[in-house]
Amino acid sequence: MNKYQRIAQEVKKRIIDKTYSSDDPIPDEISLASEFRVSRMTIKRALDTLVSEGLLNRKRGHGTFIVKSVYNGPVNVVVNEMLGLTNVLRGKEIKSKIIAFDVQFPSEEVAAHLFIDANSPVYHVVRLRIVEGEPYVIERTYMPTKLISGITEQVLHGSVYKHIKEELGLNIVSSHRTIRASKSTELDWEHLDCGADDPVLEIEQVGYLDTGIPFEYSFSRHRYDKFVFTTVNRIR
Amino acid sequence: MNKYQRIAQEVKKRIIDKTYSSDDPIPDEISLASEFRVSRMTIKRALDTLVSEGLLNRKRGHGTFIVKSVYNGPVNVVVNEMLGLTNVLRGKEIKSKIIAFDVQFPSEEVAAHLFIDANSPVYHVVRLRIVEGEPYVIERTYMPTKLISGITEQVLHGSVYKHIKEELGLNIVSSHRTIRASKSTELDWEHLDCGADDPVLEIEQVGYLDTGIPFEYSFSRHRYDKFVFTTVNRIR
DNA sequence: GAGTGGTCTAGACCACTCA
DNA sequence: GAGTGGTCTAGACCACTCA
Repeated sequence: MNKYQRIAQEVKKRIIDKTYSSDDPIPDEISLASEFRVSRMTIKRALDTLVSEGLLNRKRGHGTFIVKSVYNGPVNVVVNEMLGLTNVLRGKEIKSKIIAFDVQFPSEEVAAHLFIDANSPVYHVVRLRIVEGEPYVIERTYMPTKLISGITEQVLHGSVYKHIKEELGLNIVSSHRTIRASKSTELDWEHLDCGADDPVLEIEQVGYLDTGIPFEYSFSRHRYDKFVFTTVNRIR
Repeated sequence: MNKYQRIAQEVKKRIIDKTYSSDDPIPDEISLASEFRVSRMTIKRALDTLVSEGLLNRKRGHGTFIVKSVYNGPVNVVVNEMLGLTNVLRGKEIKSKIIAFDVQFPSEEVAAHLFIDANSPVYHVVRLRIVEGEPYVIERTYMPTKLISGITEQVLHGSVYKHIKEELGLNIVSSHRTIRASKSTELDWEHLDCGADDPVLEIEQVGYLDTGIPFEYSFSRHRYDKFVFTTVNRIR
């Protein structure tokens, strides 16, 4: 662990256990640099991470303050790591039901999002994800077979991301998402066990490897009463 | 504008007009530092902003690469600045219809989110926002009267955020949002001009000042066919 | 004027990748 | 071994806030 990570962790601890009062600013950067025996830039970097997590905010010429709402219940979890349901719901029992699994030529839309041509086959997977016995999400995923090889029913019953990372040795670095509300369809009624007038929360996603190449294009349709999405936005 | 902002802008321009090929890495940090006559740390900072916008990704020991999908249509706009509809839709004609405007004692829920007690009055505002003549969003907003003073019908017909910044001299720094799909209600049918089985995309938001104090608690209900929300997520 | 955070420098050493 | 980005230093000067 780097210095700035260790310092961020320590300062976070002091915020949570109220070593630092939320009425006064936390110690200034020069004092912290001297306490931790690092340069001021390193302190700055450590505090940057806490600011982006929504725990601190800074005011030039004034000081660095604890965001009041930190004490107002549990700290809001930023959903930056939300790639793969298996990771989000760690500790809960997740089962998958495979509704469709085949290989096909991509539609124009899929080809464009995966940055491949119309002749490159893709896996087409539709999975129902069941959390603690309750239907939760229907995921429709397209992945180029050339890039993501070795997908089997067994892999689909576990975590596809784990397969990509551990078996294929590829690094997933980012995803672009579009979130929308959508009317439910027959497929939703059947598998998500929802009413005809229940909406679903749909997330369209393109996932990228560290090479910059997209490896998946997916649509996840969530039960509207079981899923919300939260973000923290900082104004620049 | 700072050096790192100018450099980020220039590099972005070169990515978009294809001065830099997406097949090779862009010039290394030391070359860029020498070209722009700045230190390497400043180049790093400039590139950091483009990485977080999803245009570049870096690979230690290898180089800095253009994310392929940058050419795949218009650049994805990151919705970090999306505080206030007036800002998001700059250039479009936005009208507001005031559906409700009163002062009340907060419910338990509102008081908790605004971090005030049950005896502190709040403004309660329901506005329909009309974009280019089409109903778009219904916003229900609660703001403490003590903190956000001087709200009038005239202010509500314009931008509340502008009033907060320019008239009250307060700095808005962040917001916490929860996004969900929701069934439409009678109020939606009437004002958003939507069908009984149309869903809406609801965003629940707490907005914060730079003091860390929440200044608004709001629910925005968007027509599902007129609004999507996009994010770029980096895996840590 | 004293104290704060924001930007920037010119270097150092390191970890990783590729040939 | 050569080249890349990651971390870190010890300073400098500046903009802003408050008294």
